[in-house]
Amino acid sequence: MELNDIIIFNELVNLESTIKVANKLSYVQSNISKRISKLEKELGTSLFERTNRGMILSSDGKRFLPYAKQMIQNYNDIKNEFLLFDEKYRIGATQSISKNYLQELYTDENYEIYTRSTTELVGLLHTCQIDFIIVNQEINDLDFKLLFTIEEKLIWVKSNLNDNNLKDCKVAISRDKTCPYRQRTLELINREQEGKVIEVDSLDILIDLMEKKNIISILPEKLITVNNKLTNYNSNIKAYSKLYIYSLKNNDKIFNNSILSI
Amino acid sequence: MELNDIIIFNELVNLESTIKVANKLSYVQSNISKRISKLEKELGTSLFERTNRGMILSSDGKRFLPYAKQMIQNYNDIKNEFLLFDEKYRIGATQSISKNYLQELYTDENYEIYTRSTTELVGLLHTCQIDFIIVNQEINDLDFKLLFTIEEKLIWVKSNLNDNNLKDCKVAISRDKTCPYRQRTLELINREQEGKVIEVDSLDILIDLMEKKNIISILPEKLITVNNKLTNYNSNIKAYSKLYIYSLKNNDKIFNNSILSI
DNA sequence: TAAAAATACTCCATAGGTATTTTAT
DNA sequence: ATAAAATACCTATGGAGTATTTTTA
Repeated sequence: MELNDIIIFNELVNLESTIKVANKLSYVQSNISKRISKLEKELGTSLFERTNRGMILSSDGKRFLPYAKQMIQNYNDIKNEFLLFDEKYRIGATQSISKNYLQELYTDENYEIYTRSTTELVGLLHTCQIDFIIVNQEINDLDFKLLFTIEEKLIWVKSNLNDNNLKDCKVAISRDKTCPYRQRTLELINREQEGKVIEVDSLDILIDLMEKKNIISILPEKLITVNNKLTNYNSNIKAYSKLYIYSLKNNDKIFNNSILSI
Repeated sequence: MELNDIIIFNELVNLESTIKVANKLSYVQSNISKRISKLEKELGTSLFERTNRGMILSSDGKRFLPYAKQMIQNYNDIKNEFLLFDEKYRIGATQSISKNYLQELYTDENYEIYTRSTTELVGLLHTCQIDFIIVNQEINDLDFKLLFTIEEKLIWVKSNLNDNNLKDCKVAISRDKTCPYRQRTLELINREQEGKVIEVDSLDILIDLMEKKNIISILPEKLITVNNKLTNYNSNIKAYSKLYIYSLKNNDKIFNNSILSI
């Protein structure tokens, strides 16, 4: 009997899908299938019932589960006692969140950062290809669990490389209509500015634009601390946005919010 | 981290010798050495101190031990819950004891029976090549632990294939001067019989002799129940011998005396 | 120096991969 | 018909072996 197979068993109990377990633990589907078969053979009984919707724990599986939990608990205790951090945290986030809060984690070997659109992030979390997503909007998905939220203050941002007179500047927003910064911006700008709105496809393009053209934008205040080419423009505004941190419902990893550069 | 390595670790804690662990768990010495090195590498620390007398648990090893014990306990619980009997009991005994008490175990795949001289049995137990020995004499060895003793009644035995008049028969004894049946026999027979003593080298030879010649012998009563060619000869005598069941001191297997055909 | 552990090497079982088939609703 | 698990087949890592060297009291 192998500890690894017990870990696979435990994941399969939660995820009820070999492909999800495979994604989560970085194996292929057929391998999970084989490992579970091996474990069942060793125990001389069937641990799951197979359906075309996945694998669900059998009665014998339920008998085995507490032992598996105990084994894994003990293994985690060992990892804790001897300070072993083998498992990577795979965090997905949108462009602006990656830039603002996850920069430090790129060089930390315990983390993998996936920067994608919200739709793509939801897909990745669903198939267990990542462990957590941090997005700008609430997501109603029965498989997801909202861990916590963070409020971020929004400000008018300009490039400090831009010496132009910004009086009659234009306002850049994301082309993505679900982008909360875009929404806040549109709420805040007055009628006469509306004709001056420019839609862009990525944060990097937006920042580039602000350097070179007569352009400003409403973005999280945090951005000007991580990017020293940017600065607060004009007076403060009362605008906020919210970050939502989700995991799968049955996720057992702990998301310690101290890892975020808030 | 592998469960098997933790089992090896646990054995090494007790036996403090890679060669003994190898014998006990049916590996070779170099393999034990490598598995422990792997475990130490995984934990990022040294678990044993190496000497020319063996390997002794280090302070970090002592930190790891309770987790290992817990893991093994849990594994044993699983084996119990799912009725898995993977580990063989290796029992060593002298010729007469094998014949009298261990016959049933030869065909039980959970047991391996080693029939050897007492001296050889002591050697095998010392090097962990067997788990238990059952002998006819007390053994004073600091590494051994006396589990329990069994008293056996001795009787005069003859072959029931032998129709001869046994009045002036000869008496057969083992040539081994430490054999307790020999000793009891010599104590019991009277002077005039002393000249009629025949020494033999094995129990089988003795039984053969009793069939074909005018010969009797003092042996455990149990023998006539397992060998239907033998029978009680003459009146009862008040003679007893004792069986001694030993394991290594740090042995953790349980010897259930119900396995013996007492 | 002697007894034990560690190392160098070889072999092969099997974990893990790709591609495909089978199964269950 | 479709989504998922199982299987066939392949590759390669590393577990387990033999023989030898190194280490330690």
